[in-house]
Amino acid sequence: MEKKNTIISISERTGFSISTVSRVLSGKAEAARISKSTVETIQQEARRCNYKPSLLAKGLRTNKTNTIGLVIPSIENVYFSNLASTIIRDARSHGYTTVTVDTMENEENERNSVDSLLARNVDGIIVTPCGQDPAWLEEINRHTAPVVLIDRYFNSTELPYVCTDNYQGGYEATRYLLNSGHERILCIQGTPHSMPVRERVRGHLDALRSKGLEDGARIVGDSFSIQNGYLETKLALNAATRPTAIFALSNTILLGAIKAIKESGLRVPDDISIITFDNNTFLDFMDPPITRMSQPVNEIGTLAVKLLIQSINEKHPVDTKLQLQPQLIVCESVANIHTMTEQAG
Amino acid sequence: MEKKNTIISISERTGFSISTVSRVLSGKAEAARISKSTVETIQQEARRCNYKPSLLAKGLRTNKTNTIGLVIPSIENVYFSNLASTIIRDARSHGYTTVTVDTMENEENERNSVDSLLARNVDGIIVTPCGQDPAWLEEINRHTAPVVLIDRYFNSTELPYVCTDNYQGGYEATRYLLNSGHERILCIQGTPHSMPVRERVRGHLDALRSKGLEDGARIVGDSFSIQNGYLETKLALNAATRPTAIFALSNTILLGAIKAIKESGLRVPDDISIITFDNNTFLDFMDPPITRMSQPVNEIGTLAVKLLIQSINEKHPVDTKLQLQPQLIVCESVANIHTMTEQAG
DNA sequence: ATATTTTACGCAAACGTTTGTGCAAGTATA
DNA sequence: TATACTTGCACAAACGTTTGCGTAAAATAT
Repeated sequence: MEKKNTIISISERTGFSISTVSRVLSGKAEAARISKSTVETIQQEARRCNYKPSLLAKGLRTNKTNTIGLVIPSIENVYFSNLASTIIRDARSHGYTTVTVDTMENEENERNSVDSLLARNVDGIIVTPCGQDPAWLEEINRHTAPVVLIDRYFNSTELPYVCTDNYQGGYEATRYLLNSGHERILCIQGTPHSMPVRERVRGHLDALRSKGLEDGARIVGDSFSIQNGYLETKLALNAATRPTAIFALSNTILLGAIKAIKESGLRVPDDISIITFDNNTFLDFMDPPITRMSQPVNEIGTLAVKLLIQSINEKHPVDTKLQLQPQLIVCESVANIHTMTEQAG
Repeated sequence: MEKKNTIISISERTGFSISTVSRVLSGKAEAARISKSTVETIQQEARRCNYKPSLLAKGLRTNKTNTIGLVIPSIENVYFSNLASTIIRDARSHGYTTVTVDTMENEENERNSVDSLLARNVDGIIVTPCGQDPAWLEEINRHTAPVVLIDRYFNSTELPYVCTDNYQGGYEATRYLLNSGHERILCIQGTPHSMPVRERVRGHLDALRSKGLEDGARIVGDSFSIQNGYLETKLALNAATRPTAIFALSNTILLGAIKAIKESGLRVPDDISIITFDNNTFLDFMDPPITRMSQPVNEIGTLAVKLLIQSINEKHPVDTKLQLQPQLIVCESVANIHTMTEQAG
């Protein structure tokens, strides 16, 4: 039988009215001209009984919950768990609690999750959409609660987002391979319709084009899975002319590719080079360490939180769209094959 | 200017009272003998205006939020993010939403986080405690909301928990090394006071003892970090008699150890064997793939959720304590060194 | 001494639900 | 035809806050 600790019970025990207690404990004593001694009495009692305001009641009354929703497709994917980690921490440092939901890449789950978050009166939502239709999210952003997209975004949308400059990433990674002398490059992609994949591929193609090699482009694959990386690599290695380099568009794809390469008895980078997207600690400990385009995961999370909170405070949607530059981390998985091709520049 | 959709507005639009609308929309129509036609009218209007009940109001009134709190030390640690992933999904499948907080291994954060969760009226809490004092959590478990511990637990506590049988894990991993002929084993531990570490070390020592080798025990290290694994391995490799095998008590420690081994030009497992705790996909893709004691992460998460929800439903604490068996996954990082020592056991 | 301002607080409505109780009208029973 | 159920719904309190407004008493001004 724990005793209730509410402003009501404090009001009864101190003899002051509920409103006075409320004003004191919510820091409005000054503005409401509550006397020093009253403030002291009430605060003392609050400390004594370890009063903690009900955030439900507060949220109901003020329509502000200091909570944000985080909607991501798969938390067990380390890329997203890293994102979640910085978002949760950053939000907390701004005084916000985070409710995380995992949609498992399912559009219906996504809608339900967002509905559920809104039913909880979250102040705003950060989402990596798995669908392709921005309309309903835009609707929410306009009328209900600010929405900020991360990682994935839509073609033409009014929704603010922050993500990696995937085009640039695709371009630079490919340029690096080209400059190392590779011309037969296999690019293994993830889910083809998603914006990051499309942009990376676009960058890849433009890089090839810059060397006049666009006709040799080989884009394969269809999902961000180890399986996909494995199968596509397996196929490619058994083909008549095998690629001299592989561009894996994610770490999962990379792992699958590595497996296939090992099975065929080839060595990285001597027999085949490989470069990947995303950054993970373990890439440094592979044999050899893997060269990669690193996404600025922490910055993405931090900026998304900043943007969302700004939007919450300004009480109207912002339309900032941020593309952060990825960074090439050079390790030892790409060989410089000094083929005597023209160094066109 | 979005219109409000509450049972009140629906009540006004349909002409029925608030209580009738409430009963219909919360599925109590039958019990309250609301007529078929009334039910139909109200449900139609609810669908039309896309009514979603306010979970704040509902929670305030019923003191039930269908929310659980998840308190973990570090979400960017893949072990915990995997755990979080299954917990979030499982809770969801039981109709619960999860609020995740990251304590960054800080006791004060932990207390604040739990307070914040309680202020939100979560129905229960799953926590990996980073402190060493169970008292305040027990207090909460008794009087406020059910608490279930995962991964870490306390010496003698009434709090229910579910975790790996770390003793068994330490014992079996060590037995495997011993049976492969290793006698000079370096055991690199994480934060020494935590229960998992203590249990793993205890198992390790008992295994050594079973072969009469307890005097040769070498337990070093002090944190679950790459750095720690690296430094301790570095030291050990430069010592007069270097170990023939390393038992890394986590994946981070493993990675550090691998780095040090590589730097010294040694090869795994020819020159030195290594075994680790925890399971991660990437361990299969290292060179060589790493032999390990795998914790049943998904089972831990699933059972923790089950236990918590059971406790919530029964409205009183349970005291189930579960230790799940880890599983040895044999890869290629441990050499069988056929030393001519006595095959005593 | 009266009028005015200031100080310090209380009243009550509102946020959106749930739920115990009450009560008319309709139907069955005697 | 009076009596007793049953049906179908409405009233209003309660959950724990916040906040606009009102107002006695004290302080200051006239």
